[in-house]
Amino acid sequence: MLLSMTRARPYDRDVALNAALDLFWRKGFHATSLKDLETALSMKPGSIYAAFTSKEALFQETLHRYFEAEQRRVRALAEQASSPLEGLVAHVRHAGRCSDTGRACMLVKTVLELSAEQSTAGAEARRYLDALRDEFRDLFVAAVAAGEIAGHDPDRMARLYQTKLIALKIEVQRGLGAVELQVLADDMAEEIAGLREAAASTTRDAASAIPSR
Amino acid sequence: MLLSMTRARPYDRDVALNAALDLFWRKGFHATSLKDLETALSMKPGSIYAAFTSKEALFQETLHRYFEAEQRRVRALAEQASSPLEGLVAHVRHAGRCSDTGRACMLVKTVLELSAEQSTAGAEARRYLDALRDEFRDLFVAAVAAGEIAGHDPDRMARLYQTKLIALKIEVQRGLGAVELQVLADDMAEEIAGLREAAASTTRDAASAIPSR
DNA sequence: ACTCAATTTGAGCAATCACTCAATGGTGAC
DNA sequence: GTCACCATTGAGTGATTGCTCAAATTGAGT
Repeated sequence: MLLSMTRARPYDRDVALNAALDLFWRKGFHATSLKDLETALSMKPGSIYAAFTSKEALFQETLHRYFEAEQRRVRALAEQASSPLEGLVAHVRHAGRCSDTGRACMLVKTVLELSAEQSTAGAEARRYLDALRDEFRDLFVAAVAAGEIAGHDPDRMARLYQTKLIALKIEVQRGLGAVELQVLADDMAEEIAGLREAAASTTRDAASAIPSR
Repeated sequence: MLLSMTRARPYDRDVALNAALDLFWRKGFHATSLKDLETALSMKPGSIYAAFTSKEALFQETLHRYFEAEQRRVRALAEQASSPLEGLVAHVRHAGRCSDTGRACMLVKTVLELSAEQSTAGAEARRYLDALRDEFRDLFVAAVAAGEIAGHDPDRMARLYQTKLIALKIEVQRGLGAVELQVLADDMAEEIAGLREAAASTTRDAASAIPSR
């Protein structure tokens, strides 16, 4: 009674949002029409606007969803790693294995598509990217604290690190083959892992920063 | 007579194409309407279609223009450099100084926007990016031949290198500050320059791959 | 000065865009 | 069984989309 609705909700908001996310992620904001959304969500225009206010608002909600999922992924990978730096390296390597989606980062796609017109969504995508970068910085700070790395600015490393992740996912959408993608991810991972050897400063040369042949 | 036109052309095709290029580069294909183009090119719709066939065809022509300019820039920078590797490093550093445009690579933006719907333009943007990567690979091959680098696969290095450039220009559009951008570019440049020291294999450690603090 | 073909023009095309709202119909409360 | 309530419906809103074409305008050749 107190929380009951007088009418069962035929549409699962969660399912609909996921469908919208997939569509927006794949086609972008402008290329996704309301007709596309209607068929993907199996909802009539009226229902969509009753549930999500506007196309822009729906987009922002899916963007937020994407960000949260990404943030969760980062944190999960950091937790299950044996060390902070190990987690960061593993995250890059992992990104090289899953050509699953075949798409670049939705946040990046949004920044590139919606930054000219100054839409709210474009600004939010930027904020989300900044938040993820901060997540990486915290890990680098932890890596320094753990004695894995020394003599490097965590902010700079985080920036450089996120850069690699973004570029890697772009290569995915560019259609790089599975094997080449894996190789590229490993090359990037080695650039990160090389920081540890640098800190050790005893080990051989930097040749391993990029594996030979 | 044989080549003469009976009427002078009021619109300079070159100027119009540059204006269209700027518009498409900034706003993307979908967000650029014909009304936008009409005002930017100071042409009425009829003239635009007489000169460029269609919006899509005009876009492709501007894309080609962008590619050629980019290719010219790479070759110029390679020529005036003291060595192949030096040229590559300088190119990255240079990209970090000019936040001039404030935009990411138009080819990348196009790939991300137009790859879902399989448009001709999207495929062409991919081809252009591949062509530029080949340009970089040739330079790495030259660097190996010159004895600057050893023990590394030019293809992999080229892929990794282009990845850095793409990511750097994305950071520009993301709105990274001028100083941070320069620092990031320098960090990337050092990752590339580090290959030479690796080949030397005598020099100290790999710490210089990323400058401290 | 006149002609004619090439070029530019801009009103207007059908289609689609994001979006609205009166009508509908299913459901829990009584 | 009845009713009041509210989510869903889908035809339809005006605006905008990419694009066309008959008519006006231009300048080189004579």
